[in-house]
Amino acid sequence: MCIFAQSLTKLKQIAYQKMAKFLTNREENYAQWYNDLVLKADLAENSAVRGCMVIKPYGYAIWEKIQAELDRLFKATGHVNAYFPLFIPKSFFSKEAAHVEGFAKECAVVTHYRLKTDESGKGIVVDPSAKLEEELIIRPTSETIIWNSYKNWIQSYRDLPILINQWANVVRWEMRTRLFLRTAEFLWQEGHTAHATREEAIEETEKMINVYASFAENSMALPVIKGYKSENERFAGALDTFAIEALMQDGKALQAGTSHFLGQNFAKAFDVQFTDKSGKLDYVWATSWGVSTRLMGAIIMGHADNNGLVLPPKLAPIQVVIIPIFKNSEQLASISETAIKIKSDLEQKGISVKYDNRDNNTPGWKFADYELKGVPVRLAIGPRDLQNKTVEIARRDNLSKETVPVEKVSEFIPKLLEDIQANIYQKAYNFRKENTFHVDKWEDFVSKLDDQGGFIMAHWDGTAETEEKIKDETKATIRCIPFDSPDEEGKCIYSGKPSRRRVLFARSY
RNA sequence: CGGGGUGUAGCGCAGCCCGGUUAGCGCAUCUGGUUUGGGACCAGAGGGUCGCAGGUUCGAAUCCUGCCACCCCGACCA
Repeated sequence: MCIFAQSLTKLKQIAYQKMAKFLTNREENYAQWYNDLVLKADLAENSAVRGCMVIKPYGYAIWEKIQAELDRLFKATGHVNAYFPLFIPKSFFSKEAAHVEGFAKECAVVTHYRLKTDESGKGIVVDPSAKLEEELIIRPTSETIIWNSYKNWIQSYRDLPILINQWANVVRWEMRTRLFLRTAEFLWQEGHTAHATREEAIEETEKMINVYASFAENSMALPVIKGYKSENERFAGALDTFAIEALMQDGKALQAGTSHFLGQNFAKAFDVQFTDKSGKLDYVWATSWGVSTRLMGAIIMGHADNNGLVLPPKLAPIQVVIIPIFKNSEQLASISETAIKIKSDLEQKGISVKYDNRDNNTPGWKFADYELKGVPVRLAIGPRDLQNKTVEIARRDNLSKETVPVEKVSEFIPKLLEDIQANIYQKAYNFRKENTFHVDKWEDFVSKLDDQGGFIMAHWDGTAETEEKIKDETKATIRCIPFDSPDEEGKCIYSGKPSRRRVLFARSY
């Protein structure tokens, strides 16, 4: 139950609107709003290197929370961490045909290993005599370098399964980049597992897409749709790709995580065979799965508003901020007494609290700033509160405020954080529900996409040609074929040919 | 790779079309004072190779040529 019954007065609304001038209005220019928000919430900025971002401490703190929780989930499902090289010999890439095809166009390549001062003595140039025998690719993903190692690790069924995850950076030389959503270098985790049987590998692939989905829903408070990728959208070198797809507030889809069943493709490419229980030689079965710093983009675009970020409490580096309101140092001292007590009470319950007693900004400035940064709960304590033994508690998700007795705070906050977590999930869920459409006519399909976007459930004849044509004409792609999409006779939205189930279409990031 | 844009103080920008004293504004910074319950105010101060290289001109941030970098919009992608 939400106890924040009071609604905003008109005056307060005007005050909020005034504050919004610090951000581009979301309705006016979504892309600009997103960009502004990333910069102004101090999450990241563009760097001197084209397409590469600097992740600033506050943004990185959110990533660390994401990492910590995912790492816990991976370990709970039997995985261990390891680390493989950043560089991949070029020849490794040519071993798996589809894989090269998929990544060749976006690889950064190391060709030399030394610099020297140029003839003028002022600048520095690549030393032509230091050319590498074989060029090194900066990993866009690590299947090849990892399977090359697995070859040495696997001889018998007793060596399986191998369940390894790696936290790393990868480079994909994208044409166009956007902070967090697509950068030339990004941080991610990539799981690479090896199994004795096809069934076990498929089970692993499913297990990990489920881990991602529950992370998205429980921690990020974002509902996702799990499904199969169509052949066109499949990972280069995979037999099957499972994905989770989330709907952003502008009606575009964001692929938030993928899990690939690689079959025996990489084992064959790197000649990784094992002796099974019956003494027969066979190739090893593989999976790989990953999520990236793109999840930061999903959190931003999934929840944020015109006042700034709205962080799910479970991933907020600061869950509660305490702001003192004071006129002089005596007042601050007595407020601090209460504030520090509350802070330590909350910290004992595992809640992260920041007491911002800096006197170089006014309370109003701090209110706006922590709102911009998406801190879920704000406590304000002023002389008035001190007198009444109360604090003012404001929640970021719906901007409502409540005055609560000091002695109730430490039992009130944990419930409030849960409430906020649940509320922003529900909000995102409702948004998705309102923006998911079953469409049967081509003209409706086109106009829906143009008018408001969203998820479109429509019939598809199952061919790559149709998918390609739909993409050409509308920029919409099949995001996934949902696992839970029921059997239903229908006709392809484009070709009119028979279809057995609906698939999920959307324009995407 | 195609289209558009930008480059001027630490940051954000104006000035450029139509060349002319000392290149301006906001934020930030420093000093002093008043403030602090929703991005405070007043007064003063400091801070500039105008992206780089040429050219035109008595004179260039401004006009011309070339180069570089970044951003935005498309084709490609987590």
